[in-house]
Amino acid sequence: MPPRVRIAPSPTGDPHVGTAYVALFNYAFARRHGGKFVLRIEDTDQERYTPGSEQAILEALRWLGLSWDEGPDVGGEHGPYRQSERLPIYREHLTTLLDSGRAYRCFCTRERLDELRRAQMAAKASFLGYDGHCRDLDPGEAQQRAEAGQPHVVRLRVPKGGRTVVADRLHGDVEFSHSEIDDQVLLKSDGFPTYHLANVVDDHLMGITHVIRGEEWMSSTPKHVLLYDAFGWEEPQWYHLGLLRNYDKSKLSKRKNPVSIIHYRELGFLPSTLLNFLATLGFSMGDDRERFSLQEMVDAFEWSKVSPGGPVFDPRKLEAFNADDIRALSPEALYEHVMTQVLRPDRLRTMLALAHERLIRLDDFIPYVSFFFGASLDYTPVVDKLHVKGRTFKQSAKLLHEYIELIERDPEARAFTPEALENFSRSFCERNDWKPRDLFTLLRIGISGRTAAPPLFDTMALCGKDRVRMRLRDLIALLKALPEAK
RNA sequence: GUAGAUGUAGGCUAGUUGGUAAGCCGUCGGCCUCUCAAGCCGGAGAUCGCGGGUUCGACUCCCGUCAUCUGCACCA
Repeated sequence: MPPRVRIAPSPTGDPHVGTAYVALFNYAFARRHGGKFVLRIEDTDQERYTPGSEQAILEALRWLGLSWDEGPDVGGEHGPYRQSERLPIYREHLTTLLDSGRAYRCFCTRERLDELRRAQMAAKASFLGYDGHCRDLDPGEAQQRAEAGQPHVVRLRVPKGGRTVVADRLHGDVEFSHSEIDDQVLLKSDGFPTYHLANVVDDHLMGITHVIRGEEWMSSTPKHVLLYDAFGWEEPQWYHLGLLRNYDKSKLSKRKNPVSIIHYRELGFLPSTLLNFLATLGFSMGDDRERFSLQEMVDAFEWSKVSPGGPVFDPRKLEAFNADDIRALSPEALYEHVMTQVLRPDRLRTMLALAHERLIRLDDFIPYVSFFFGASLDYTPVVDKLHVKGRTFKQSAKLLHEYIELIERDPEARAFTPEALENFSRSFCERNDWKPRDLFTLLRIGISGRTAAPPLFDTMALCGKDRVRMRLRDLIALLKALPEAK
């Protein structure tokens, strides 16, 4: 039976290189064995849902050339492929679990749960998790309370004793004692399923035979195994890939690295190169070859060629690969790539609009917008403009640091539109008792390398979130290194 | 804290019947060249996390230990 695998991203932000990484291995495995590659959108989190994100993820994966056989955009026999459109399916399956007693309703309030957690932390308990308060409620009574509209969740009833083994094909058998597994919430009080329920139900219904995902899921896999068992379903084969890391070995994060696929596209990495580079992180041909095409990877793909460790994502090697591949491009192909990836008409138009009033000659245009391109900037010409009256460089650095951290936590601002950025920035100044002018000057210099530039927030939006983050990080490092004026 | 995973040069990897480590990126130097890039040549860099054990011999097998990472949400 040909395998069926899937990639299941959540539309909660920009398309992540980690998603591409996992997608690549799924893709290679499926294609190698003539199987199917499914794309499913896991949008069960109402809070973190980000409009436009789904579209961006599909676009990014398509740009990379990782095509899927079934998905929300291409359809398929196992749809819908968006979890928010499958709610009745989860409810129906939950009923089965409730009826068989493998799940139970829990009426505990947030407050009780928070307090429980606090108590467990204070007591330095070895196990942090639900205490089973509602575990033995009479099912009939619980149902009545539920029908009466009392808010509740549904939890998985994890067996008291014993253990569950996860037969991971990359790591070998991994055992988990049931005493360490929490009675996981399966249905949230808002009526949406959690990842665990939706994921298992969908994987089964969609005929997924091999679950290839990031190592971050390893610890919750026993819950999933238990769920398959509760439903009486055959579990898929598990493969947990090592996580992509920052240079300090922590999980790859935007705090330390640009992680958006869009960023790599805009900076002009070739899609095939990015894929090739990602492949070398964990996969090897078995010989000295490390430059290979997607098709070559597919043809050679075997799990014995995949290493389980979490590789450091080293942008310098990516750049070396990319430079090599650009050199190998025909003049025609080079032109095409520059025009479609870098000088995109829509982006150019926005740039032109920002430059319009400031142009003296038409060809001022290019030097004027030059900072919209490229990665890091040279700040030496403006280094003496970095001092903010009454603030030390250190204070400025700290403020900028908080600024980029907080932007991400603001549901509006993280969409990176000019309006949202302005609102956020102004209120940020107010909260920190900084003059907008002072912060905005630092931002302008950091982002453009100049003291005079187009309107700041339009500039930021057009530069792109990752480029802005990257440059502000550079600026922060510079500020910290500057000797304080007496 | 606890569970699990991972551990070959600064980074990514190769090394699958046990015979003291190979390639790429980076780094350093040289050649070439109007300059830079590219290209070519060369160097440094690993007691294979550490400690035991098995063995004539271990990166490869066994035990222990340490470090790092990830999870421990009504987020995925």
